Amino acid sequence: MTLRKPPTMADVAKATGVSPMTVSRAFKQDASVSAATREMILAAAEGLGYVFDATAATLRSQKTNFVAVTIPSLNNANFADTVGALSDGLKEHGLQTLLAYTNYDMAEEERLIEQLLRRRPEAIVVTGGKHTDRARRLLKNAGIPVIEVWDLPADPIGHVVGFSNANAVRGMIDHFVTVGYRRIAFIGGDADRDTRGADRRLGFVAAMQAHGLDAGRLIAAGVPPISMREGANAMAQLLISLPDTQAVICVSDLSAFGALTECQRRGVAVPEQMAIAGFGDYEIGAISVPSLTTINPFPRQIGSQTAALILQVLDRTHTDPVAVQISPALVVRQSSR
Amino acid sequence: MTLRKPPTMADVAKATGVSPMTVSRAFKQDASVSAATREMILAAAEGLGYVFDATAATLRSQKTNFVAVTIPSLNNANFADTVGALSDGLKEHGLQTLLAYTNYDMAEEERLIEQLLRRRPEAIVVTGGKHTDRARRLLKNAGIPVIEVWDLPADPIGHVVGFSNANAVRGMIDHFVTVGYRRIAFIGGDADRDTRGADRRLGFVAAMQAHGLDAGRLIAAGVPPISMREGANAMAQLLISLPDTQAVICVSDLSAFGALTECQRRGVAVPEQMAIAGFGDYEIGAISVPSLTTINPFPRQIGSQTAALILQVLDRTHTDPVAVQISPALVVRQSSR
DNA sequence: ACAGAACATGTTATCGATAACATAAACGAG
DNA sequence: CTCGTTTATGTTATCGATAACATGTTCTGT
Repeated sequence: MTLRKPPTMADVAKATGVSPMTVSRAFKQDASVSAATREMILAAAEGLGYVFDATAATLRSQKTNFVAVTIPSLNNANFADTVGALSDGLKEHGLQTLLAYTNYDMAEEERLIEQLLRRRPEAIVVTGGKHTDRARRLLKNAGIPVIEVWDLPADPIGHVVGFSNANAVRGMIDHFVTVGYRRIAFIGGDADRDTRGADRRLGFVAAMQAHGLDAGRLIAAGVPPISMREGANAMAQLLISLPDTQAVICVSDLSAFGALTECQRRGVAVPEQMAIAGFGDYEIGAISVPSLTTINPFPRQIGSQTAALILQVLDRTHTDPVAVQISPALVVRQSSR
Repeated sequence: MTLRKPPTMADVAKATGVSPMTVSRAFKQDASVSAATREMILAAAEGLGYVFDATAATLRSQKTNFVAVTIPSLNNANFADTVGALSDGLKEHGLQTLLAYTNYDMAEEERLIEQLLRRRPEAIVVTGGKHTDRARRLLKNAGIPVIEVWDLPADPIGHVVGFSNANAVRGMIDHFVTVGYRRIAFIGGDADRDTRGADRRLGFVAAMQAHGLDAGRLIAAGVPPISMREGANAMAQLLISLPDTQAVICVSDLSAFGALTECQRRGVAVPEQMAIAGFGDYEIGAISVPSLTTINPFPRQIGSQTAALILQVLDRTHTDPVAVQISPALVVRQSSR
């Protein structure tokens, strides 16, 4: 292993007999260098083992060409889809995506946002509309486009690409009531850590009250985001404490699947004795037996719309805050009427 | 929205009547500044809306304090666990994790590795032991610790934290043969894109041959990584083309669950008529009815061991390449004897 | 009370690329 | 054939923080 310093553009310039500036141009897409010169320079660079230094380029040009994104959790198909579509959309225009996850923790989110802003992203995307005061302030003052996704915050920081989680659940309740269910329960987390989950619960309560039905069948299943196992435990609890329940709406497809398995273990027929619905339209809900009624919030659409919005805003000197509304779709499957 | 330039350390220095160097020290953990001065400086910085510029600091100090990580996919509980444990372990020592995903594509991996190296990480962690020639060269010449995880490559680039996917499957076959299964099939992807999946298939073939059994019951289910749906389709195909099969090993718990649902739809009893096993010990395998026999490769352990290794190597305790071997555990559940 | 260590702060030069400006050579229109 | 324009390349100064070194100030032990 050699200990000499890694080569710089100056070394490549010396090796090829041109100026460092020409080397710099050879590494750009559009810059005006003759094809022969560029080829020679790139070959020499590869030979020397030169690797472009993005840090120096960023400092001088004041362009980082990346967008920061925070999501609550890595292991979530919905957020993965959003990030996938987002980064695909940005990649086409030379923007990289820098991803960080908060573990559903607002204090951690604040820390991450500060760390990310220190690297001067061109824009920042945060999941959800609830943040610490300091995080809000940091985002407001960052002087870059801020996009909150997966929610419709009452007081947005900047742009928004999302939907009302409460309204989506309301639509499901409306359907359930229409087909005849009356005694409907909700399984969710026991804290507001997962703000979208909390919003879904609020939507449940509001919709039940609007229909004049008992909105008190709420099972708190653990610290959000609740797992399949916690969904199963919650269903066990529900079957004991409120055995006349006809239908249950779970905060996610994962907990809904857990709840379904508990019914299977106890010989409770789904949907005949107990209807079950989830949220998110994860693959498991489409393939489980029975398949799960759910809500599709179109996560990839959130990502691609966010990418499009970022590109638009960065192209203009100034744009008023935009709110792009996504319309989730109710997907009725075998686990309910 | 103001259009004036964002404040720099020099502005904070002017505002507080100290030198920029003192401001710089106030932002470091250990640097020698009096508590009163630091407090005053940080308060002034917050008031001015100053945000530390990591780019300039990195260029001057030649320390980036981050570790780059590539994984095949975001939406995978196993990799999420590894990255979670890894970044937790690094965070304690002031190292950030920069995550990128390859979509199981070696060309994309090469592109990403180059992009990541341009930012000069302190170390780089790549999932798997197979890379393009150029990617290998870039990693070898990077002059930083390189750690390949989730595999035991024959010709490692640097350090390794992983296990033999082939051997893990072999252990499962040995168990299946011991309990009496003879006609065993394998469901996996139809290409070597997912190199760990391909390795599992090789382990299946080798183990079956070692037992003198038919190693030809291979169902190619689609482009890796195969989904639950593709697992279900593969099971349908298997039940038609090789109906006397007694047991099937799937490349992952997700495809195994898909296969299980297909049996349920067709009234095939699991495990009585068909035993099923997966790989990865995902939550779904523990909670499904019946629960799934699988292999736990201890993803969090891979992450924490990798973090520990990186910290050791950066401390110069180690210099020679190290190979840390993880021992996956067979988990026998209801879907098999 | 005084030398020398420990602490707190300042000064200067620098990390590596590139924006902005300058210039030489090739080209094209009349 | 000349002048204006395009194309290819060079020169200089700079992005914002900090390493390395220097200096002043407060302890600490004897």
